[in-house]
Amino acid sequence: MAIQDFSQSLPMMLYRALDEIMPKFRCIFNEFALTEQQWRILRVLWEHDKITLGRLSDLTLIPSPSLVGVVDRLIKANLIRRERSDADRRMIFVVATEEGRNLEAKVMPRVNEIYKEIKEPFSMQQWGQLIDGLDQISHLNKKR
Amino acid sequence: MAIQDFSQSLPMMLYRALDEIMPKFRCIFNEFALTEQQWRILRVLWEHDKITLGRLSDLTLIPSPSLVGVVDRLIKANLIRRERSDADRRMIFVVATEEGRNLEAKVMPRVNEIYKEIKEPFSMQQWGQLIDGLDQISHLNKKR
DNA sequence: TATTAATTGTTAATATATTAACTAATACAA
DNA sequence: TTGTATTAGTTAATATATTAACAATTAATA
Repeated sequence: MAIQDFSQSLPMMLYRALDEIMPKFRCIFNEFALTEQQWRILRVLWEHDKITLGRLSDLTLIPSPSLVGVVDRLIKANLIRRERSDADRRMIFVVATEEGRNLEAKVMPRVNEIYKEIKEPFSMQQWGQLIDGLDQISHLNKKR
Repeated sequence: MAIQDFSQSLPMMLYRALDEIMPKFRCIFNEFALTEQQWRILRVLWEHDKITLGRLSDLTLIPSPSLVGVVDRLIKANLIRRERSDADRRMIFVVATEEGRNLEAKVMPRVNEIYKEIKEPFSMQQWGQLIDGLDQISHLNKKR
């Protein structure tokens, strides 16, 4: 018997954890008129000033078909822009506008605050074990 | 500094874990013409033969507005049915049809197989720590 | 070099998530 | 008992996910 109680299954535990923490963050995103996915893209662009759509999809975990629309709306909001590559005209780079870059200083402190609250009740060891476990799950097919 | 690397943040670790394991399950669901949400509902109905929409929403983590449509489609597929409560006519019960109940014996073995594969590389202690950590996350606001 | 294969994005169709507003039924208090 | 608040579901509008198919470009190969 692999799964006894549905509620205690790994997928539901993962979903429930997200259900617990994400609304706290979304609350902040909404204050800045950002959706969670829009925020993910900006968050990545604050670490990479130029990135292809494919890699952006990998890093944000937003599937490419969804990415098209999310990027469109971020462009309409004047927070990012597209730039077709000259080297390989299939590739499209995404870059944050100045307005997009400026958001970092406003949003990140608020987000870090919540993050700290979530992490606070955990011992350093507990947290490490949790992250390690999750990391192992997300590399199941890659290792060996 | 609460978050350094976006990719190593708890939310992204959770999403990545789900991104790794859920496609394996969805693959099975699709063989039975079920979506993941439809499966969640059936999965709960196999443990509760009669349940209100509200409780179903809590157990499946499907938000009530989404639940309406998912239930509609399961009814159309003849796998469940609605039953308005006589005691409190606001409440609606959901019940699996015979066809819906019969699916359990077909789907669960396949799902358990995958679940076992995922769990296999973990030591019992590792797995316990992971589940405990997730449980603690999903009870952040409830305790104390 | 002409073909074929692979890569990068996009579009389309359907299902679900998010947020707010809304209806119907019940509980509750003046 | 009337008016009000609460609860259970639903509807609506917009955004995103899933899957498949497709266009454009580049790479690979005969």
